[in-house]
Amino acid sequence: MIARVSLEIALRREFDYLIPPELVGQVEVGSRVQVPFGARKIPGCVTALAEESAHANLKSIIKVIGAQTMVTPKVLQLARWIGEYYCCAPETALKSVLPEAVRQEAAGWRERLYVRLLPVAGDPPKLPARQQAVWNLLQERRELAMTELLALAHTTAATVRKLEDLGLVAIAPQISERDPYANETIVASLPITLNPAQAGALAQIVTAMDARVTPDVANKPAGGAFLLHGVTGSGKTEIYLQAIAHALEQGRGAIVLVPEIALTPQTVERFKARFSSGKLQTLVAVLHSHLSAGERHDEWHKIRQGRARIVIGARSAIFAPVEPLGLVIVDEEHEQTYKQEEAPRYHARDVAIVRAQMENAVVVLGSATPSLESYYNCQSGKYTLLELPERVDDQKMPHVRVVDMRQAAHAEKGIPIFSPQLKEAITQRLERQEQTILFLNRRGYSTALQCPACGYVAECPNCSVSLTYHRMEQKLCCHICAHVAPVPKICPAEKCGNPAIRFSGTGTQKVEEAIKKLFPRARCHRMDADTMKRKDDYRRILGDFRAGKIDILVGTQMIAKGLHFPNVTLVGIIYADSALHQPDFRAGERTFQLLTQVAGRAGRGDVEGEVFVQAFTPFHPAIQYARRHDFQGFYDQELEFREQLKYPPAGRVALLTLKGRSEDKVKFSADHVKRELDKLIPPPANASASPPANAAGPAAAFKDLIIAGPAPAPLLKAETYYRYQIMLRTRSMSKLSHALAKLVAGLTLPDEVTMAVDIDPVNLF
DNA sequence: AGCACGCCGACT
DNA sequence: GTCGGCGTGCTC
Repeated sequence: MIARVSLEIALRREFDYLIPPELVGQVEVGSRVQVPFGARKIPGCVTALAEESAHANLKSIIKVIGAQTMVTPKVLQLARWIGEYYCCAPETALKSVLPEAVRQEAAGWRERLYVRLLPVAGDPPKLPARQQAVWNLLQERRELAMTELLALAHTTAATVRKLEDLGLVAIAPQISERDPYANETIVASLPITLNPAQAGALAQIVTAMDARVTPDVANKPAGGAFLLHGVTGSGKTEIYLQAIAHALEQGRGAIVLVPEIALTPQTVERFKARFSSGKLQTLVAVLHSHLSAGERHDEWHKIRQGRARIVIGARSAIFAPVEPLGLVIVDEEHEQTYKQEEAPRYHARDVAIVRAQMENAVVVLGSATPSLESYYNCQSGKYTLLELPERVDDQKMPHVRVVDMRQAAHAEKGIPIFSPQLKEAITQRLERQEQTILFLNRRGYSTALQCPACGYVAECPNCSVSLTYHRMEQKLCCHICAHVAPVPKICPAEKCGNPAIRFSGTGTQKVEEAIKKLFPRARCHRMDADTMKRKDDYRRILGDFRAGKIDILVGTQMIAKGLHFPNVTLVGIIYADSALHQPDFRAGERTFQLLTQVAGRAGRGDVEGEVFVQAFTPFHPAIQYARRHDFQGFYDQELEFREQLKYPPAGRVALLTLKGRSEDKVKFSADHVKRELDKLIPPPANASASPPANAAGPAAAFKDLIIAGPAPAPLLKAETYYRYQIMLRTRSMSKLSHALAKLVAGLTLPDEVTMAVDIDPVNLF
């Protein structure tokens, strides 16, 4: 028997090995193995079994890694698709399918001593009080970890050893699973009655699931993908829970993807609570980056062994070995965190669609502000749109007021942080003892340090950005590479030395300071990456806020999502258009989403919420449609713009980024790549009089390919590397992916220049 | 990815 | 005459 093995080095090809007699039966498709490769020993994954090989003199597999097949055939198929579509080596795709903690196997299982009650013949024995207490506890619980038993019985190991000597208990090491949520108390919950809109949406999802319960590979029904569009508080989670329950009833499992930041204990708790008891009882495994290697190992094996049929996790949880898979949920599907920013550069939402298609499962994408891509897919009939137009609690949408900051700036002869209107609104909330959230997507004190005399600006030596001044730490920091520099007392420019250096631009630290000056008695807290250094900071501050110990919460991105506090009646967005004028075709979409999400934080109690949006371009459509809570309106006008320029969803984008320490070499390489790409485009029509140079050329040509660049990346230099980009636009991405794979394979770049291919990029920097 | 083989310049 | 530069090719 021969095994075809994909090695963990990006060679883009597989190798055949003999299965030695002692490993026959252990080596299957999906097994991880160690094989000799030249003089080295390398881990790999078996992708196929065969009777014979085109190669003579095969070497033998050294050993099998791990007790179980790690990569299920379904996941293997998915990895292959990722390699092809995202234009990366299949080995790179395969590698990312298993968590590091599972691949390394270093974490392994944790063993602990367990005490188990042994059966006694006849009457219960008479025991000293201490021993009796231990015995009673064990009667109740049958089996307990030694450490827990000692804590409960307030005794020492000697007492338990006495019982062991008497033959009443057995003490033995046993595998003990690490539970990352052991400290949470789970209170079982029951399904909630749905309102008509929710019930209608669920019914459609359930119908689609029923149509897919038997795997009819030859005749897959269409329409297994849904976009659940519902405003904040419209009850999407309850639909997820009931749809998952239906999957369990069908004997299938579910994967729930959430953006990393949403993986708070409360979210996890809600899923665990529903499935912790009853006839659909199952374990809920959790996968995200804040788990220890050991926890991740245990959670993954719970899934692999089929004990956990529900997985909730970030991006990479889409590869969880749930089998059979009935349902995939992608909550907040518009979130950027679903895109992996290193190879393989996959988008978990799109992978979810493909995986579900492969395994006859149903996908539900949920969002209050769907991505243009997903909404477009509904209009074209690829997905089914499910609308939840109302909040379940009958709450009104908050009242959004847009404040023209140009007027405020004119009145104050400078750029103020607070308009008079927002100042007044905050004063009111403080008087009424209601809470306020102030949002600014920029941390630090000021965005730049500038000399008014000579124009000098403190810049990062490694990146093409100015350094941000952090007042607390008295440091200048680069937000790209984390470079730290001291704050100069005088202008460091030669022949200047001006002592009056000025700080310009506003960050969250300055907002917090301004609040403390304006409202000295208000209790104000700041929440951004700088104040969230410790693991429980997030929980603590939100706990204090919920408890009413904080009046005003100032923060970045991280306060925009998912949190709901009934006493928050005011949300202030300090500079709504700060992200609007960036060189990114999605700038408007992001701003619309952010404003809508932040605005959703206001007014969830019995008092109507109020939102102040401060902007220098108050009539920008992203701001105006967000003000009116008009997603459809925003979508229509934004789509028109995207169609004109053939940007997604009207076209597909691939971004090539060349990167290296020498700007000249990078630029030169980019020009070279561009010339290679030009060969993909058919020659102009008037050249068709001459016969085609070769048959392959015009046949492989793209009629609709648009090549833009090479151009310096918006951030020319980042972390000491210069970057140049080429943007490609086409209607058929799979065709372009293939062409790019070929190009990459035949391309030779100079030393110290690398090229990254990003299919469907989300980040253009 | 790593490592060997291989064919041309400056040195013990 | 050798030591070493890194270009090309191979690893089941």
